[in-house]
Amino acid sequence: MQSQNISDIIEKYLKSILAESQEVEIKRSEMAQLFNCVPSQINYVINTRFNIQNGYIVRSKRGGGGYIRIAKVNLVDDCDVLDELIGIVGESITFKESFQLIKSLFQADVLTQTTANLLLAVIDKKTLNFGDVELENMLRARIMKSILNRLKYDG
Amino acid sequence: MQSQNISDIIEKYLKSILAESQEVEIKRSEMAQLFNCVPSQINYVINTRFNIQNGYIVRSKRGGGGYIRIAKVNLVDDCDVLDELIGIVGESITFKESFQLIKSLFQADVLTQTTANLLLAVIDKKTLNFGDVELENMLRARIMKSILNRLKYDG
DNA sequence: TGGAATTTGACTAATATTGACTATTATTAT
DNA sequence: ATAATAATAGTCAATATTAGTCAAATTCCA
Repeated sequence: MQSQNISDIIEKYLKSILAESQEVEIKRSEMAQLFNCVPSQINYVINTRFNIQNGYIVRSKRGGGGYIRIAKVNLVDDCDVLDELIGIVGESITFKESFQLIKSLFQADVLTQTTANLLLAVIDKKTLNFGDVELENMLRARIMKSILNRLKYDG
Repeated sequence: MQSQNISDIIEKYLKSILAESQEVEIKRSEMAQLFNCVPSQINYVINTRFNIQNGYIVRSKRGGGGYIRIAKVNLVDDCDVLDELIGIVGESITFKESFQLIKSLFQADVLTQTTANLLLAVIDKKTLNFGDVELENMLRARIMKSILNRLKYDG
């Protein structure tokens, strides 16, 4: 058998529930008690095993009635193409390059005209200009990568 | 799914009524009694879930025969509301407020589901986080205003 | 044996609940 | 009319209830 560390056990437990349903909702502290670990270990498991690369999205709320919800998502077919584009964006990208990228996504029918135009407004030089071009391009890269990551799944 | 805090339950109750009609009128104290909470919790629910960002306006009156009225506003053809929203964004806006705003725009059919989701990814805390919350909120405000302005002159 | 993965806990952040105090409006008494 | 009183709703800050972050310590393994 494989290693029996607590993180793996928690992962299996959550995935066994997710095998039956699309989504699972937990309370972090209850979970920690159930598996006799500190609450932050639940975060560790979620961060290392239930990220978007693995096909999961996580939403949570603090305060009274707080929760953590993990949901399976359907990754689109061109997932690896998007990953490639994310690599190309890197840590910094100009408006011109981003413009080309968004235009390509529109031409590939990944984005509608309206959506593409809105995104262009978002990454426009005027929107992101702070008198520091490097900061601007860095910020634009993060925005572009968020967009590409979001395009990996629908719903 | 089963977030069991009172605020969520009150919110759902009010929205179930608003699903049928354009407006709902309540008495704060009756409401509090119905849900077995203190009266000020009604204000909490209204302030956090029925503000203008969420697409609602609230009017109230104190004294005998007092009331609280919650009404849905029409974002599509109410230009004043759009301008008010731009004003609310101002120079700084949190993710939560922006989230509510984008959700409202979606519910008003100003944005498609896909576009709304992409914009939410853009203004996400992780996307705009540079270790400085004020900078983050400032960036988000500029992005939100770009979006709203684009929508204003767009069809 | 050295780096990666895991475990732990102190500190932080977000959200909800509560109640004392305040403000406004309506009604009643003088 | 005016003043007193009753009947509402609003504000704000303290407290409670969650989840998140980060890095040090520990364990695992190639």
